[in-house]
Amino acid sequence: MVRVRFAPSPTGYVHVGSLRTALYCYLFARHHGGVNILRIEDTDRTRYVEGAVENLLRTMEWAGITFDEGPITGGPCGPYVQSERTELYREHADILIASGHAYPCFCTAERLDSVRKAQQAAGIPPMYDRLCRNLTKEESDRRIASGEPHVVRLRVPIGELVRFNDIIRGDIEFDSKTIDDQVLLKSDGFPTYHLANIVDDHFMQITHVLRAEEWLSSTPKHVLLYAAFGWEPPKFAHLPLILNPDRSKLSKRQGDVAVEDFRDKGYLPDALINFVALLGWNPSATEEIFTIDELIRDFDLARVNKAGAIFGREKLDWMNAEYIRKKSPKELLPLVRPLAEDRKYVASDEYLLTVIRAMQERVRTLPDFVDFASYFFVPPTEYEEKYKSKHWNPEAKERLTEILPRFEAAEKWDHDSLEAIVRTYAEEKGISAGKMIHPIRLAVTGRGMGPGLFELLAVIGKAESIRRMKVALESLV
RNA sequence: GGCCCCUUCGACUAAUGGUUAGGUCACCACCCUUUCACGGUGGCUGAACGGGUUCGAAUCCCGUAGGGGUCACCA
Repeated sequence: MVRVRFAPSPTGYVHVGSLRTALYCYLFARHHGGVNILRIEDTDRTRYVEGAVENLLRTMEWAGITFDEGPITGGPCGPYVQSERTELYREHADILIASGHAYPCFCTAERLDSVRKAQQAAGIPPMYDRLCRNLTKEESDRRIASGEPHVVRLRVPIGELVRFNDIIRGDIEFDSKTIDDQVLLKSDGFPTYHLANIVDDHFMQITHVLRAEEWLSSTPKHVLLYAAFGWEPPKFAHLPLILNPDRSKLSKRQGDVAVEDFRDKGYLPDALINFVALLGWNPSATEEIFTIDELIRDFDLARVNKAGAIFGREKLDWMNAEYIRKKSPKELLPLVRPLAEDRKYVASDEYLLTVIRAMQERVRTLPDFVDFASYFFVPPTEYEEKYKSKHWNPEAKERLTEILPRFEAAEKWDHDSLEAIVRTYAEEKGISAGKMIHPIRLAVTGRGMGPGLFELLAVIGKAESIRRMKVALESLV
């Protein structure tokens, strides 16, 4: 039975890299009919952010990623929050000390710091100098009893090759002399990631560890820990990183990285999921659009790439537009309504639906519905210069003035009637319909982009359309 | 710097020793067209470099170069 876990630390927002890790865990678990577990890794009290867990839960729900075991769902291996499992970690640190695989260390942060600085100055790799590694049991017991602050460190074996297999990268080996005596238990009694992670993965019976490549270099420590406990390690799969355009690890500094940012900017969850799924993996098909069920059906860790992938916004935008087009106007309505309200646009559901239908093929993100189409709600406040200079001239004004009475006299204000009025007039004058259409569009919308003119006039309505034409005739030079 | 990982169009990627190196995004052109889109057609651009192995290498091996990750009482 496949059991995987997504184990974020609640430090604020959800990074898109985390989203992809969570997605791959979900896909992998569902593909194999396994169990997807959510575990909160909140062992760093200094980085704890209020509300981060709630935000994480909300974001996962938005993305459609579900868990079978976790802090909300519960399950047989709980609790699923590390800060509620500290006793377990302390016990296991003791087990390691007793078996000689770990030792108490009394070095102060200041000493560690100066050792590190000296090593760096000498050009040698900064590592703990193992001062406390060979303290006698009597001495360390005495110092612990006297209440001296200490941590527990892993006693890394000397002169060993640590090997493990990664599903994505194959066999990897590290010389143990390059591995630091990692702190396992901090002086505040909380475990570090390395201890808590191994203990939890073991007791939660995790079969596959899916995590980002940045963890690859600490994996030998984990392998050593499994061996020290006498436990069977899970299978590892280190996922390629998601990159900035300059190929460094995707970071906040270079743009949006939070899933919440994308949600707030009007990206649909299906689109983001589809896009992110294809960053580092693809099912070898020529199509690009996949439903979540198709992703589950085709997902295969063996097909995950080794190299990092740049998070390219252009393709995301395209994909989001694809998903918007696939939705029905009714589905879009509740997503667009709040955006219209933010801008103080007053509109009935029916009217909004009409605008959505008119704009659906022209937008890339949700806010585009209202921002590209503001003229459906309020008169233009400015006129696009490029469009104006091309289509607004004395001749155009004269013709618009001339056709205005025909609009005013119109009994029906629908697409076909409006088209008839304009085309008939153009024909009489022996000019192309475009000569009329563009100035009218400019007068009514102010922009050279949007739905067909007759459709647009019909939506805006007779009185308002005519009013805007008059305003343009009076004020636009 | 030590250690580890990686390297196919600008971007995401396909191909598991034999293909004119394929697809998608972006870009360009044309068609459709009242604008913008949508849609359609076509186009542009790619194997980091050097050695091997092989009848044959993007694919296997070795070097080199470049990029990245990691070296915390953070995860």
